[in-house]
Amino acid sequence: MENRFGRAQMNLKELASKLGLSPTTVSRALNGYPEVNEATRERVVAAAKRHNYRPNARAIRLATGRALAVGHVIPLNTRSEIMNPIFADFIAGAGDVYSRNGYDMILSIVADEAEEAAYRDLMSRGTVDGVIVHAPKTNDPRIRVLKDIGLPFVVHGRASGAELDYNWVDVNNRRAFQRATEFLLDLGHRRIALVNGLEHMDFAVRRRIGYSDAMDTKAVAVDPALLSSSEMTEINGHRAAEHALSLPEPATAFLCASMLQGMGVRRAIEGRGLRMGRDVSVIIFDDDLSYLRNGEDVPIFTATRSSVREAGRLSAEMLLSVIAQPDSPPQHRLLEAELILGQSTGPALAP
Amino acid sequence: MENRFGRAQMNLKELASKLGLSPTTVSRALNGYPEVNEATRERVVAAAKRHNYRPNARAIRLATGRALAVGHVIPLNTRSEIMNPIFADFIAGAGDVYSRNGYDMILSIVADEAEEAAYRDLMSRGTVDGVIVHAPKTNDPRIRVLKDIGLPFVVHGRASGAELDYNWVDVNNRRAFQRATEFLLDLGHRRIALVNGLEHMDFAVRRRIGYSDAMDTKAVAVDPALLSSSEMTEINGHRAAEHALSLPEPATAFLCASMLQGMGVRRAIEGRGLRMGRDVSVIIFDDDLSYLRNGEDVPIFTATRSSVREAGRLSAEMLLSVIAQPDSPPQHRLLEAELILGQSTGPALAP
DNA sequence: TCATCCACCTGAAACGTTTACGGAGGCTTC
DNA sequence: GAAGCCTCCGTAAACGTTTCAGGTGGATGA
Repeated sequence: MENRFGRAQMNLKELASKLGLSPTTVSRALNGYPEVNEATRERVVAAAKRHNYRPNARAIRLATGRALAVGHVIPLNTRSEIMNPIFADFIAGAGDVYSRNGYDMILSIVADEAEEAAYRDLMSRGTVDGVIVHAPKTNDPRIRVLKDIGLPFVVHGRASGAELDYNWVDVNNRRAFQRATEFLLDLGHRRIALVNGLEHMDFAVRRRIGYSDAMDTKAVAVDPALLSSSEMTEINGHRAAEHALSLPEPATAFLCASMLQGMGVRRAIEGRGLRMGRDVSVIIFDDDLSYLRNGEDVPIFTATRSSVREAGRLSAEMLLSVIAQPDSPPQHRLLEAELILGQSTGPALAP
Repeated sequence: MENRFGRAQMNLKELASKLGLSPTTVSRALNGYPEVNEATRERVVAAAKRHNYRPNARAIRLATGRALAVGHVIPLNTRSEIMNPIFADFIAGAGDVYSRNGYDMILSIVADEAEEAAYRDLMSRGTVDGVIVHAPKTNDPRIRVLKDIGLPFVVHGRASGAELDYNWVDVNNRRAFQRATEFLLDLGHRRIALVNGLEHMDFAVRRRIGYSDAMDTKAVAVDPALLSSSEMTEINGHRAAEHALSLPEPATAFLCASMLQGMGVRRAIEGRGLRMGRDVSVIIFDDDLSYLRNGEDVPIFTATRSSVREAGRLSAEMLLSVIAQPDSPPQHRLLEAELILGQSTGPALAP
């Protein structure tokens, strides 16, 4: 094959003939097999470099029967909830691992009703060796599908209610929100509003449970008027806070599922002439996104923090290990979020 | 090949023998070649469906010499400026086009000093048929590299100073900022602060030019104290506004390169007890991101808007057409941003 | 001295498609 | 009735690797 400039792409056979060796030996030399003389190996490696030889990926894939690629299937229609800010950072973490291991990362944007077909396709056409499942819902059907077709996968998050065991990497959302709630309770807050994500998402459910567990333990009644659940946008955060602050017994503290919601809450607080951290406390869940930093040297928001980029890295590593040993028992990795102190929390004011 | 359940993957040869036909005919029938009887074609298609046959992508790629994939190379180290919120939406738009055309989208996360090597690799190993270049800098060296190695590409944005012609899709950033500035000038504003992105990025330069062009035309002097340039984060927006509002002659209007900066500016305004849209005007550039909406029914910020998702779609289409006809002359697509009126602008107050 | 073994290398098949080339049979055309 | 054409299909080579099954020559051991 030639590129448009007529320079022929060097291939195995040609390189071998230049060296006066068989393709077999050259291949083995380059791939580090033992049955080749050290001297000839060096000769081969040098020649490969000199002639700028790169093995053709398409041929390797066909010959080995491996795709050397992993897939990330992104549902499209589900408005924003997945194609969300999280995603870019997760991908960055995972992609780093892939390229370090010679794997390609394939992104499939797919209408969400076609997601199952997409998995089957990726599998049977042999485009990928495994996939990462994003944004699991409670009782997510994709897990069964993937088990059925035998495509290795790792879930970022968990799908409670799934009867099957599977590989996952997740943050301990319940515990994070429990701790954050306890912290606010310790500061004397009782009217704590939860500004949650959409509660058909698994992580949102766990967060609410963590919140109410903490409230229950301290025997503080959960007021449904203080609970909200919506897409994690600035506007929704603002709206939720407007509501919670206008109650007869207004909220004195907020627990937000995302940075963006937290920004909306802050706007509502300041819009009322109050000051965050003094009049009203706020804790957010901070995914440590590269372009949405929680302050610089000193954090603005008190937050439970867990890097989604790191989660991407871990998920990718787990997936590669599953691909290497498909019959190993399911792996789990539960990450603990750290509670970091910012300027957005303070003791509850005497009423 | 068998999957882990022992079900053999159907392949061409087997399907052909089941049908009593040659692989050639079956292949032709499935790929819509004319030299096959309509009746047998139907028979083949039916059998393919019945036996759940999917052609092996690896074999197709090797046989045809095409990768059926396009690459997006994302520089990693450049702190945040690229792995930015824009990215997810752009990818969503592009990926949609790819999957509709049977192409895979490959993401390469690569340390930015290794980017050139990454392109060479993608090319010579045959993993992709073309690439999209993201976030061009002024006089971006990548363009020369890609021309050299003969890999089809489309740039999202432009790299001024490049002496070569190349394919690009870009927003008319200069014009958008010129119009926005004119609009503020028409409202009577004279102290207009520009909260720009990092000015080694091409788009940021163009935006500044648009801004100063408008100022010059109206013979309003550009005060360097009102210009700032930094990563497009909320915090930087806040900082820039704090500064511009604390000048002896404070800014009465802001022009922000991004939504996040705009949010920071708003926070600074409201933090001073002023009201956005009445006391201080703000215009942002709105990339129409799916998770960072500018209000819902009625926009919050007055903005110059251009959907980055749409840009992704157009870039992808252009790239596929370039791949199909590599020797066609370079294509350009300049998108005009629309100026939409929100609640963040109003007439300048009498001093 | 001869069988055995080891280190190193080769030939050829395989992976699952596409596609250049060819060929058989029926139909037109004169 | 033969030449030519068209329709439909098959054979086999290609794509560029990996890898199985050997093979050669020299060293080793009895």
